[in-house]
Amino acid sequence: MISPPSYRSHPSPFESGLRSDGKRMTPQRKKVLSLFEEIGSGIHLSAEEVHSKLTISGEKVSLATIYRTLRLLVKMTFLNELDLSEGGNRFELLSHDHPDHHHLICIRCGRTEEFENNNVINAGKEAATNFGFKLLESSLNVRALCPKCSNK
Amino acid sequence: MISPPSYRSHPSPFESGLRSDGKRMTPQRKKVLSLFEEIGSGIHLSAEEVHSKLTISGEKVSLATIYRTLRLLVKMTFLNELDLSEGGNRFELLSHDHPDHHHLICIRCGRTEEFENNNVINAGKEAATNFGFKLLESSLNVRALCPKCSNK
DNA sequence: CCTTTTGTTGCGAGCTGTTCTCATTACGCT
DNA sequence: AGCGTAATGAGAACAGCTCGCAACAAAAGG
Repeated sequence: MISPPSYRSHPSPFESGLRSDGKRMTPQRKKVLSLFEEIGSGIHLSAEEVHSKLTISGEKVSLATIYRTLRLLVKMTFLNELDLSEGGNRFELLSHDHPDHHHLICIRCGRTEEFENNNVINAGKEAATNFGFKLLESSLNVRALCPKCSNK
Repeated sequence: MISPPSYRSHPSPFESGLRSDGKRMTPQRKKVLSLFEEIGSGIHLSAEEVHSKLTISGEKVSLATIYRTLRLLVKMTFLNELDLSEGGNRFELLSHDHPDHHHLICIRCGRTEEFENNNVINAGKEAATNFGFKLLESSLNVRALCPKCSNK
């Protein structure tokens, strides 16, 4: 009987997170997370966009599985879910360097920029405290017109 | 033939706003706006809730008309639209005393509290300026657990 | 190894919130 | 009062998302 290599192959944080919860790593899950990692943080994809990007690059993962995986990844804090509304929720890689960033959205073309601001975070904390709520997450959405769209 | 009273009845701001745009005042529109005025500002209703409240009080306005009217009232800045997600958008009377308030939402039971904070408004302005965007509106949504829901 | 257990997938049906279509109604101007 | 046109109601259509279930596949156990 062949023994395993003397070094343990390190499972990714994703995989070990799954394992510790009785869940399994699957090719589909790997593909979805990889996609987000490849495109980097700060880019927001809808479930539909994830689906078509995977389909285009030859991988086929059903839409239902994508929805399930996105929810899972959000729960595991690998992804962040944005409710920018207008055509479905969007997801982005949650970068732990910039945990609490906010969004500036052009309502006409959809261009989205991110920014951070401690005052906003504190405002959320303060409001939660005042009402006896336990804060989970706060997100500031600034609806605006980008330079291109505002002069036409 | 009976002539109208000698004084001109003053059209409401709503009515004159409509008129000036070639639009018409209708009983349905009046009912929807009245409902919001009766319940006061700071209460958020979904389209469905508006529909059932009207239905219960004997008025019948079709759901399609309610959606159309809500959109219209938002455009005319009588109502404010909130994207709190989870079961549809909600609408509230836009009080001009508290133009830029934000929301603290219990994600479990839906209880919603409002607060104001100038730092948030400024953060939005600042971000828009930095990216050359023209600010329209900013809304901070704080997702949290209310006291009741957080201890169970 | 082969079997059992159990988590996962894919597909299509179903659901919810919202918009659209279109025939009919009715507001408001003269 | 009559006319032009905006607005309504009813239901179909739609988008985004979830669900149920049979087939599948990865661990676990004999």
